[in-house]
Amino acid sequence: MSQGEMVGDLDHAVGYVLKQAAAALRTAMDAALRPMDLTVPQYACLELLGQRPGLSNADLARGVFVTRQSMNGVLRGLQDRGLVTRPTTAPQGRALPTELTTTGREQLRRASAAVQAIQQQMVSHLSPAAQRRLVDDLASCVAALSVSPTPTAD
Amino acid sequence: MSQGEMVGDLDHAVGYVLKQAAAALRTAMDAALRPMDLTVPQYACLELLGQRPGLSNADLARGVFVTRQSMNGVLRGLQDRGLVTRPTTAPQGRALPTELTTTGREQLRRASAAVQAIQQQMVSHLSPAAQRRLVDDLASCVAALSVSPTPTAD
DNA sequence: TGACTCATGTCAATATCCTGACACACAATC
DNA sequence: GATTGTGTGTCAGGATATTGACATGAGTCA
Repeated sequence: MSQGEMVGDLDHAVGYVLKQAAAALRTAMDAALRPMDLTVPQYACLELLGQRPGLSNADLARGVFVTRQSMNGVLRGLQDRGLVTRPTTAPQGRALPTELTTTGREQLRRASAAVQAIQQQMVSHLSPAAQRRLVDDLASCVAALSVSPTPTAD
Repeated sequence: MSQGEMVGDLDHAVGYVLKQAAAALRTAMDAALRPMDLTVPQYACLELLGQRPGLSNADLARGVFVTRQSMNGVLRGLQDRGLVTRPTTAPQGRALPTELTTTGREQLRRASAAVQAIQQQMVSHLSPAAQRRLVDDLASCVAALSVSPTPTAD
């Protein structure tokens, strides 16, 4: 065992390769983020906040693909370390708009650079056109899956 | 809030779209597999076993992108339901070659069909050539990330 | 032969995440 | 003005995955 080179038909399945790529990216990001004491969800949260300040917990959760509860925990950790700030009282409704602190912005700067390097490495074998095409096709896949959330195939 | 349509620059980041696609696929697979009481790791294990019978726990774990411990739990559940069989004594070394039972094969057949439907739906907006290209590019990404497991970007 | 290294399976403890549920705030409706 | 509905934040419970650790078997090399 343990040759692990020939998985046969599986290597040609879109889903498997997609998961494989996502897992590889996750591992690489985790390794790159670890030196700065950041998990992937934490980084994703920071990045989202950097691009769209004032997002609520629920919005953040949707953007990072986790539940509100998990994002709440992530946000607590970030808030505990002074990377983000949340008002104690909701200015509008119940949503607490989260924002980056100066320290958070600095951390995000470094983390974003590291992640960008990972992403560049990931697509380094692809031409710029192919990179853009890949993003496009991936987006198409997302859209195709979003149209019917519950196919309930028999 | 809650428009969630315009995430700005993030939509063009390969990593983000990749994660998005993987999350969407995971959700769809989960929904499709739930009626037959199968989780995604369980299905992945079955699929792997169907294509390469006799795989060990560690090999399975690598193929499904989880730890050996997690795969052990998955395997226990599958074995408990009579979907797979593992010898109590290792014929060679310590590895216990796992194999599908008849019931397991039948379950795999149905689950595989459902997952295939999901995959088809996912790439339904892409031409066959584009689909093949996507798999190719994704594989390229995996390879590019595998060359240096620990970039340790500053 | 004996020591060393590597891979495997398994156990325990920890951490993480999700499902279910509740209370609160705003908008829409009657 | 009261009611329903949607969205939000938070709490508890259970399921899941991971890290750390250990004992066993196989291969390597002095």
